[in-house]
Amino acid sequence: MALASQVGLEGLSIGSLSRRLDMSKSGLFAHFGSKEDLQLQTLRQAQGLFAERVFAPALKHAPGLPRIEALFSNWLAWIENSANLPGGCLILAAATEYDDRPGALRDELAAGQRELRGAVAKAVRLAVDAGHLHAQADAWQLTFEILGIVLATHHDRRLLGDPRASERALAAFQRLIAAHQVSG
Amino acid sequence: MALASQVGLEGLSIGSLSRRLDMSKSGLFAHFGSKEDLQLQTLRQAQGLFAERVFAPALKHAPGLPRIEALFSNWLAWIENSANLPGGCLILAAATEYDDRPGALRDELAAGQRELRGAVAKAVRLAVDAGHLHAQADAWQLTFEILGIVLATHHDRRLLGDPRASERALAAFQRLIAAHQVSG
DNA sequence: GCGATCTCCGAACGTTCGTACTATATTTCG
DNA sequence: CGAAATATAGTACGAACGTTCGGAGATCGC
Repeated sequence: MALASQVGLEGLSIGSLSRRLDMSKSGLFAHFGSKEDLQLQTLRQAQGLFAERVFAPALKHAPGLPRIEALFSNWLAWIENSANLPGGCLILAAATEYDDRPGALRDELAAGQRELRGAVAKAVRLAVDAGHLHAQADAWQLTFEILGIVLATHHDRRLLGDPRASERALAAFQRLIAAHQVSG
Repeated sequence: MALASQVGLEGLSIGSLSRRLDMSKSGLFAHFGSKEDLQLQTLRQAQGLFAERVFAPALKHAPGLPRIEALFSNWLAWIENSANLPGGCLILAAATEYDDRPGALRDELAAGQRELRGAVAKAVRLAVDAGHLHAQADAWQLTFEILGIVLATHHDRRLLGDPRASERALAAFQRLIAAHQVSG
């Protein structure tokens, strides 16, 4: 995952990975029947880690605004966390890398993204049910805009190294929530 | 540009490009002294095309809201335009590809993005000066959020094939503008 | 008209790629 | 304990990679 986050899932080669692990190429290769399987398992690992670090902790918060805020906060932390993955979010990188290359990787990625969006939208609906957000709040629209904030943060943080990215992300998120908040 | 948009700037190989152009590898190579130069010129070409298609037409509109709206509309059209570049926006793809790989490509990319952001922020400031937006409107914050909408659209459109992406983008943009609009 | 410049080519280079075989240690299990 | 499964290594392959070189044909400027 660390290597793939730097060079991309496509750039992840068995030779360089084996060198990094002090293994022979064939020894490493034996664990995966093919390069595609290595890529697939790497991607699944990243998606699993995302669920564990971002989603699972948010579920411990009360449904409604608290949970959404925790989710967003964890997500931002995940984006900023370059200690864990030196090359930034592997999933985001793979998304632009494979958005037009049909195959198992794209399918896995799209499925994960659809699941993620569904989960965020569900959290938004729960906030509506809890009376925290207006009944007219469009869960998919809010999900779309939250994703946009995350993507912009990733962009500004990693490519431009803008330290204010998180601050802007938080401001955007709060404005977004306030616009749909009951008695806001 | 077409090939690079599909396989990425790093995946753009001289061999495959020469085959696509019905040229010899060495014949094509002679035009660029190195692969990096080919990548650099491809990126510059894309950035130039972006300026020509997205920015230049917007400048024909009156400063203020009309110009910002034109800018956003052109940008969305650029994102959706898969006829021109079959693999989606080359610049966005390169941004995630090179956000952690130092070198001439990253520098060129970052410079272009900084220039882009500056131009968007300037358009926002002109809207404030024209009295279309509140004086407290933070140009950089608005630029950040507009970029987020564009990125989310690209994501949803290309990876998930969501046909409602543009519609959501427009709604997000209008809500963003309305929130900062005078007498809105 | 003729040298200089430009465009393109074919062949070859060393390297890396993904993958296939075979063989040897190590671990697991009945 | 012995057999079966697992983990790793070694070697080899054909292909593609970026790059270099020498040369053929066209084009242009004096």
